[in-house]
Amino acid sequence: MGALIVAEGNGEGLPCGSIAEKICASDPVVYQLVRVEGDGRLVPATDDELMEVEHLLEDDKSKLHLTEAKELSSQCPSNEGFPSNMSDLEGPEGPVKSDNLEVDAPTSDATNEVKQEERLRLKREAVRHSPEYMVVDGQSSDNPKPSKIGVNKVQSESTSIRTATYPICLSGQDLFQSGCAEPCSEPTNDAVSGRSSVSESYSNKPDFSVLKGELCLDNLTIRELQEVFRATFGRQTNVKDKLWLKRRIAMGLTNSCHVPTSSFVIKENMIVPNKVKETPCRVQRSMCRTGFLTTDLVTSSTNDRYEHSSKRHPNQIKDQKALPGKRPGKPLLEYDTNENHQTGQCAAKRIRKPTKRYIEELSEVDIMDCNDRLISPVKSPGHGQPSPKSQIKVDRDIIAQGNLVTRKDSLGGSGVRIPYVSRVRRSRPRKNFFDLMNFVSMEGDRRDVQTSNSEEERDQEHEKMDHAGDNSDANADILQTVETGNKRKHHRAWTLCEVLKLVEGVARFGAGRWSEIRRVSFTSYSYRTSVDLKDKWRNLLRASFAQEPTEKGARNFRKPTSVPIPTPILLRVRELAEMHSPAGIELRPSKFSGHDRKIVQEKEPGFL
DNA sequence: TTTAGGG
DNA sequence: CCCTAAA
Repeated sequence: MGALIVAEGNGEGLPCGSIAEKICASDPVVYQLVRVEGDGRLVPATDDELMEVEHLLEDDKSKLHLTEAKELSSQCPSNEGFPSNMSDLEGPEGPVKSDNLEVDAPTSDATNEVKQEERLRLKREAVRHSPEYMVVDGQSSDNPKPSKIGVNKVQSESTSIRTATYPICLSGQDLFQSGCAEPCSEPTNDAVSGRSSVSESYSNKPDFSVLKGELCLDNLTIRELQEVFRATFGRQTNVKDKLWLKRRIAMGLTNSCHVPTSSFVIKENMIVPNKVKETPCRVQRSMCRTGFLTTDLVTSSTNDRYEHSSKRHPNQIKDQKALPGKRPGKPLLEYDTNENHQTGQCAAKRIRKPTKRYIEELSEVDIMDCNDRLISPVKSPGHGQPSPKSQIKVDRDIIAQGNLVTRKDSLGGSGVRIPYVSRVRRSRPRKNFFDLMNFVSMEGDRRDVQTSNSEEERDQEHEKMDHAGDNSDANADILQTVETGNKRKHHRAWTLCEVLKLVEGVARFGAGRWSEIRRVSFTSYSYRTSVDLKDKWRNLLRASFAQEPTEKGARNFRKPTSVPIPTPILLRVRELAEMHSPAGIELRPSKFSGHDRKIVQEKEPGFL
């Protein structure tokens, strides 16, 4: 039999949704079954052909879908979202669109209107030029007609013609609209057509007829190419790179890696330079189209379904008889017409963006881990931390903990899980930190975070106070009061920064000169009295000595509650302490590193 | 007031 | 941190 074309159309575009999920009854689509004659003409399918086609559907899930669709249709209130675009996308511009989808998806009304007009124009033209061809006319939703076989007159208004060429078709049912890309994944892309959905519904089996005869890939739309690809390789592809598809298909069909870059025709598994230009190709194309609806982007969601059922049947290819001949004159379908006009340019355009393929391929992945992405801003910029490893870890954490994005804190071995957000470093503290620190080893820790936060808080407080006017001391007092009022004595956690200053001060002025130190190093921390400094120093000493034996360890975490003090600091504290102690003088030489010694020596004179 | 030390 | 004694 000749290729069959199912044309379906409706006035207002198709609802979009994932298969059978977003079907709206209000938007019936009429499918017409036509046959492509050898010369390219379209002829209404005969009953026999119809039966044949229906036969194809027999084992199909599509039937299920049909039913579902019908059922669902009644409860699908929201087809408002997509339809208009979809209808606009399909039709003549369908293929083109599909290629440029990302861009075009949300077309403006104006654009849509233009397209509408264009479509109508083409339609009329088509009719005029090839009256005997079948023109499929979509029915507007308010006037749904069951599809019938036969030539429909083109209706002048509002109806859009959709020449969805698909071999399998049922008589006018709205069911075919079923498959649209999942909104989430690629709404716009698939919006390109209800057709695609149709094809998806029915394309459980690749249409191998596509492969028979001469195959001119050049003129195929991406969807067609994808279909051919499927027929060739038995698997679905989302790739939208025409070039890639063509080459792939050509290679597959010819079993050769040598695929000319110029246009060619594949004939009997051989690559033949494409001398025959437009016409034959078009014929081929129409032929191809008969094999499938121009498939829109196949979404991953639907892929699975096809995957298993789409095996290649080599025999079928042979069985098919070639469709020779050409199609004369004007195209029957506006789709074709449009193709004619646009294919060239469009091809260029489409080819121009090969990168899209990668985008697409990526998008597959993206779609898959769409959810993950939602909850893992982790990857994003922020702290350029995670190595691949840690990334994996993160993901695992995510999985393990649901949506909570956490990260096992690497520091202190506490294994505490910390929400990522909390680890976002605020720039200032870090800066200070580094300014004051010579060592980098202790960057980013839990403590650091704590420190940072508290410090920042403080700073903010200061700022507030300052802005509030008056003097900062008074404000500090106020702050204290407030804190006191909180029943929490004047307690201020020592920040790393403060500790550093303290140590530095001690080094400079010697232990005991607290007031000096305070005056010099803690001007900005009015709440720290010399007594505080002394106390803190005492604590530091204690900590440093206590920790000494254990040393080498990254940090002192004897007291998780208090701000842990980086070992290097403790070391230095100890050195200073020894220095100031009578015995310290002796110990010093052996213990000090050059770095420390230098510092020590600096102050030493002053103190001793 | 500042230090030093105990609580 | 607080308190206090001593300087």
